[in-house]
Amino acid sequence: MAGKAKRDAKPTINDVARLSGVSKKTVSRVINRSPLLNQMTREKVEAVIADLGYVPNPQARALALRRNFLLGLIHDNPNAQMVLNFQEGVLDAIKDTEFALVVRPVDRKSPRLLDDIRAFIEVQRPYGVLILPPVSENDAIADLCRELGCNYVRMGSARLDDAAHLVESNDRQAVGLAIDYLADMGHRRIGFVAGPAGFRSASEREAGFDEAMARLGLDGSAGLKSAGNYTFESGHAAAVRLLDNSPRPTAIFASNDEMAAGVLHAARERGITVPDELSIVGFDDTSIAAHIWPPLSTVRWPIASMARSAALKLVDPAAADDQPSLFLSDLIPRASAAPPPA
Amino acid sequence: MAGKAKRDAKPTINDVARLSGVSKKTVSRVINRSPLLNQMTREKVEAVIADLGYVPNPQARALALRRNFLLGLIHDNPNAQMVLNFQEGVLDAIKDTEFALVVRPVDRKSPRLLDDIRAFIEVQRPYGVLILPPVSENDAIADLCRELGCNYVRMGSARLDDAAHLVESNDRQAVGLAIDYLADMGHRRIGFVAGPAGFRSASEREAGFDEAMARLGLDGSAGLKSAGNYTFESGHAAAVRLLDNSPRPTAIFASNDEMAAGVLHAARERGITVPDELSIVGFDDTSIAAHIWPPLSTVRWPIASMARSAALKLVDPAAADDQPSLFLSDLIPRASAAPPPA
DNA sequence: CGTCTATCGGTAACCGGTGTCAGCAATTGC
DNA sequence: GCAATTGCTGACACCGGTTACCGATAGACG
Repeated sequence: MAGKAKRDAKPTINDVARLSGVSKKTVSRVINRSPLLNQMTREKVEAVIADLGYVPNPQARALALRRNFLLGLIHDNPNAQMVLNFQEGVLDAIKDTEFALVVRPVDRKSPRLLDDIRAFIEVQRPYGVLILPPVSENDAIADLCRELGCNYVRMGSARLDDAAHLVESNDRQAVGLAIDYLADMGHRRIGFVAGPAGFRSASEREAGFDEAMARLGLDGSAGLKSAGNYTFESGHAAAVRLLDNSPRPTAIFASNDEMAAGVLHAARERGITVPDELSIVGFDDTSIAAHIWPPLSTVRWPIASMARSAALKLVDPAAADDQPSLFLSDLIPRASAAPPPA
Repeated sequence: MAGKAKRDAKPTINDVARLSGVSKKTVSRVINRSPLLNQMTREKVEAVIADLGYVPNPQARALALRRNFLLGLIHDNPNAQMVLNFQEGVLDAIKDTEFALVVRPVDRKSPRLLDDIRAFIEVQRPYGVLILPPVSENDAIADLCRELGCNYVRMGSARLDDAAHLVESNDRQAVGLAIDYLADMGHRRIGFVAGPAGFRSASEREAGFDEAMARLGLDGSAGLKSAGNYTFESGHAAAVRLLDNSPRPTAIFASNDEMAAGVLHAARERGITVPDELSIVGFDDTSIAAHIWPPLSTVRWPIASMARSAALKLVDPAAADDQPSLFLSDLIPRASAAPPPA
């Protein structure tokens, strides 16, 4: 408010120094919370900063410090809900810092994938990048990050990297929850709709199914499995194959919610009522799950928590050891599963 | 490959200048495609750049140019699919530029909303921000951007600002499409589920309904309207009220897909079959629409195209005049609507 | 009273680019 | 033939911070 040297341009560190009667060096010390600073000086400078509304120029800071405060988020849009949940978790972690989140969708199947990511890292020079599945499963990208000297954390459904560069969900355990849930209701013939080959999450979920069925002494043979690729249509097609078996399964576990919705459509087309004649369980707890009819029982993994942990590993590497790397999932029971018909 | 002064650090403009025997200013001219440059010099420098793998430091550039190449995306997560579609459109527009997209979710109802946005703009100093509905409807945010000297474009469902700062969808026209679609099938008693008060999109969609019903000479009175707030549950509750009317409507238009899904659930609970006894039309064409049963007829608005146009208005203001500000929507007919029962 | 420590300032260089302006050669005009 | 213009290039300061180094001051302490 005190009209003093009121240029229209944003105030710089020099203005603060001049008005508070100290050197810019001291102002810099205030900004960076240097410990050896007289309390009165600090308060005086802070008062001027507040009065001027001074905010340090991030570009100048980044240049001098030889590092910036950008976090990159590399993803292949596996699912909008998941990407946004992840963004939310990261933003929560960096809320009170000067970090910002830069999003960078890529095409996993593009031949230029590595070039695209290289260009992104070289041009923007983020302090670190977070990589979402399924692109995170590509080891070449991690190698690239190391080559470029860029910090990174991968998100995965299996042990992809060391703990400092990974947040991991235990999909085997999670599928086990779903199968136990169905078995506890009395189901013995449980079908499985797999995800696409080449996805770590898909193979982990299938392994979880195999392990659970073996543990429960149930038949998990090939006749009860059908391939999908995480799309609605593939879930529909897979369900058609499973339901044509005789006797058909009394329950179907689909490796994600979209395929589970496809299974539901297939059942409805055949006049099979859900859950009375067929139970369905999905995976991911996307927004579809609660909005289809009947509401879908599914597995929810703590994406936002994982994102928060991943971001903290980058932002505050010192505290990285305190950040968990392995996260467990929960079963969300809804109305799409019930005991099998007598 | 030519091992020359091979420090581990990234090459700078000085390295390029030294190795190509020109001044750094000339290298700068090459980078910025200055027209008055000898072709041979240009090629010589470009060869060195390619050999060294030199990429200009964005922070240094930003500092010298007194502007950076960050675009901020401010949103309140109205819907994950929509936000991601918007991101996709923006990214497409800035694909071959040095711009990057920084996401910044905010809480529309927080008392600190303006402070949060102010802090974001002051700390990150983005070149411009894109504001998604419903936060975009807050005029104070636009004022704030002007005060801070930050470029901005708002996305809205009505005329919120001048064309240079707005991409607009015509929700009235869009709702008209949906009502025409139902009326053409023979529906006369058409119910309407409104969005929450205070949302411009909600009032525009309601106005579209009123205009269409009046134009068609149908009864659009209050008894056929029910309030919702864009959530699944509110759509369910609104449908319950509408379906308790006698005679009940033969079709219901819901102001978004989530509420339409709620309407569908309500109908199913009451044993009303869709679309035989009740037609339902939604709005937005989110992923829910295609994945529920029956697949939902809905209105799709071109989010990605709008995003692309919005981004171009910021990135290339010179070409802004060529960028459309008003976008029209399409009706996506699916299986949730059919002629009314005889 | 001398020394030590804490706290600050001054000066300078630097981070890696860009703007300004002057200089030089080659070309053009008359 | 000489001045004026054009095309191309480099020297230098500068953007807004940071660090390094040294020096100055003041109060505390022995």
